[in-house]
Amino acid sequence: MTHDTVSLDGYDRRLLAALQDDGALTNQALAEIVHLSASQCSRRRQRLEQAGLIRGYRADLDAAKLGLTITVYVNVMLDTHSPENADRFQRLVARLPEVQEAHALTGDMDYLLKIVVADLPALSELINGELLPHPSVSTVKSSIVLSTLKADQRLPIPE
Amino acid sequence: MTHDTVSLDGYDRRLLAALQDDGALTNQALAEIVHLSASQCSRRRQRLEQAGLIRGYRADLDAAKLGLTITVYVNVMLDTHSPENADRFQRLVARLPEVQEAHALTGDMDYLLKIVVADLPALSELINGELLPHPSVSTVKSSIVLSTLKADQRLPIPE
DNA sequence: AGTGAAAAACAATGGCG
DNA sequence: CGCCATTGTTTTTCACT
Repeated sequence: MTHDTVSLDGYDRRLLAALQDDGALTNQALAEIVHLSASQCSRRRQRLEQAGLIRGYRADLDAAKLGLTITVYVNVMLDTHSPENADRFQRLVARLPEVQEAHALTGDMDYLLKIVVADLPALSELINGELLPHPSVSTVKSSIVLSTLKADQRLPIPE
Repeated sequence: MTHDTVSLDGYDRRLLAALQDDGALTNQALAEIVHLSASQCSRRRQRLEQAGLIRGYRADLDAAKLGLTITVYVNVMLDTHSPENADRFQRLVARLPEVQEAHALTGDMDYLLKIVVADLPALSELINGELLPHPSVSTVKSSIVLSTLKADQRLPIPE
């Protein structure tokens, strides 16, 4: 097994960029975009999928139309930094569907959570009903998203 | 035009959840998951797409295999809070492919950026070469992601 | 509301230049 | 790597309930 980077040529990079924009592109549509034949797109795409470079395809849903109007970043400090505590906290965030992302960060705050909820009561219920009472958690500090300038989760394709 | 929420039944919600997990599911595979016929899945899927609830489909790429090893959250304070400054800052983040997300937040820090780069030199170049010299920017404070507990960008499907 | 079956579009191979 | 043909899937439409 290799967890190294894979070597990509210009076609691969344009394929990845195009599929990151629209994962439902047919191989024929891809062929026109990257200027390759459809059969070559099919082969290269399979290679990129099997190499794990393409992890999968996801539907991109509209949070607002689902009634999810509030996005919040929550900074969390743990009570103690023991491995058991970190483990309990990990299980907590894994259990909560409102938590989209959870990262451990450098700096003063231990963890940063990205949370999406329907409204402020739901946020209050999540913070005061789930996060704060949890034995692993010491303090939380939340910052509500007022507006979003950019939201494309697109990765920059190197080189 | 309506930017209201759309009414969804249980089938729709299970369809959305399944497609958020795997956007490449065929209507036949969907049919088995949600216990509906393939033709109904196709028809409902089209409705959800046209209603804008499904904004599109994206390939989910592996950042590490692309050589993108560093994820950073950068807090930015603007120089002044004038509309022109906010506008210049918006154009800056739109121009930088390393910036995956940019949000204006409540609290002391004005903006939070999520940034993905290949390595620390690339991060330094981005912060010291692009963000800090920009006339709209006053101060930046970056927190590097040490580990990620949860990364599924999945939205919780309400109800 | 839903189903099932036919027609049209597409994906995936293999062979050849 | 392009092109073409083949085969098997998948989507989509239509008749029907």
